[in-house]
Amino acid sequence: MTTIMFDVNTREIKVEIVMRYPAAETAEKHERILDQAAKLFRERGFSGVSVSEIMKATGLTHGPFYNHFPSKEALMAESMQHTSQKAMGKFSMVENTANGKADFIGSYLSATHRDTPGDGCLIAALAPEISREPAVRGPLTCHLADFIDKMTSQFPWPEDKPARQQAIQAIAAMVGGLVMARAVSDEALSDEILHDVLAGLTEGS
Amino acid sequence: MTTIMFDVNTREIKVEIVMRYPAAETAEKHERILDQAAKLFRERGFSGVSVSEIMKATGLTHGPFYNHFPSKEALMAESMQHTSQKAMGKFSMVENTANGKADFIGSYLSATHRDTPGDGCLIAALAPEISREPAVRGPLTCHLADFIDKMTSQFPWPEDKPARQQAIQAIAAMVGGLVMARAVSDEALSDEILHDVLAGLTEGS
DNA sequence: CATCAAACATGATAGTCGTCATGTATGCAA
DNA sequence: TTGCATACATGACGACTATCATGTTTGATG
Repeated sequence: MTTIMFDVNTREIKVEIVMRYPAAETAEKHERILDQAAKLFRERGFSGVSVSEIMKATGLTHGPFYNHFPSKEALMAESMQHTSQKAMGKFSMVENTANGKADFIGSYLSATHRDTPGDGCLIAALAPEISREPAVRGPLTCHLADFIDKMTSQFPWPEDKPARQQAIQAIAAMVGGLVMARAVSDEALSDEILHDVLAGLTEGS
Repeated sequence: MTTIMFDVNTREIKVEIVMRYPAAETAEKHERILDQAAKLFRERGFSGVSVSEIMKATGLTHGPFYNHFPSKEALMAESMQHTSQKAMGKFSMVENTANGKADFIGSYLSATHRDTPGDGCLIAALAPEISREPAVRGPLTCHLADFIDKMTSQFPWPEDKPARQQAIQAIAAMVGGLVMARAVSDEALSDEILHDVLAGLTEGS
């Protein structure tokens, strides 16, 4: 088995196998694997997706997987980090206004986000499984830390309480609301959850 | 494969195999399986626990499992419902006061609850996996509906907004806070999440 | 053009897991 | 006490999966 180290300072995943001579095309395939993995993992969970399935979705057979990653665990960690960076990049384009905040939270707590987990929040889709996967907890921790920082600084918050605390409270409600709305089989209840949580988070604006 | 039907009205799980002649000892073993399964599922997820492991934890071998349940899927559904009923029973003993409410939310968002998922909230431990398991969504939906009802009626809420809406908002924040506190590998951040979410939910009292 | 490490495909291996088959033991019914 | 359905243990089967082995292709380098 391969041990995966995640350095919290440099935020690099250290593994044994290194990609030497990364030609452009190879790097692109590497990223396609990361993207497909992130999508499938969020749709079906880490254990619900096999390595060959990911490779097939990338247009390859299962063989060359180990030319790109030392193990499935390493892919889980790297795809986590890769997707986190992409998500944080998009975050910077949200405008720093009360409207921007309401728009962002509104789209997080939307039926669309609920119904397309493969393209959505990493935390809501995978958090419990991540709790049990040591290799992925590091990247998730950095992702959530970044998310909290962005939410704190990117949006206006009432000044009677610390902004960071309010951001954490908002994220908790968002994640919990989305997770519950997805788990429930009664569509009316699911919609009610999304609506009520959103109302609670945007009432001031 | 076996199809499992969950009747939302009667809240009964209908399966092919019926336990005839349920002697007292057999019924007790049946319940022991349900309890061990619920504990292990919450600790490691549905797919992280094998049937034989559950039977071993119950003190049996894997053989007689299919004398008790038609499939692993059916066990998942039945253990879900069984644990939900036990949890709701305990809920009735919480006192209907502001203190009772703060105590309940405080124990939900405690380090103890975070560190012992096997004995804790079904939703926080299993929700994303449940979203992908049709057989378990029914029981989970009833569980959450009951939880919302109890939270709405059992505790005092400010009267400027609908009690049910406030209860849903509180549950979302509780579930999200617990899920994130468990996923994060930085203990200080984990504690901060628990503390901040709790502060947001009990500030009025 | 020749070379060589890499990425590729096919195939194999070992382990796990859900489920079933078979035989034995046990406790209620007559 | 006898008979029979049920719960039990052991063991087997088939499917799936992560990982590795082997041979082939390919593309950059000299």
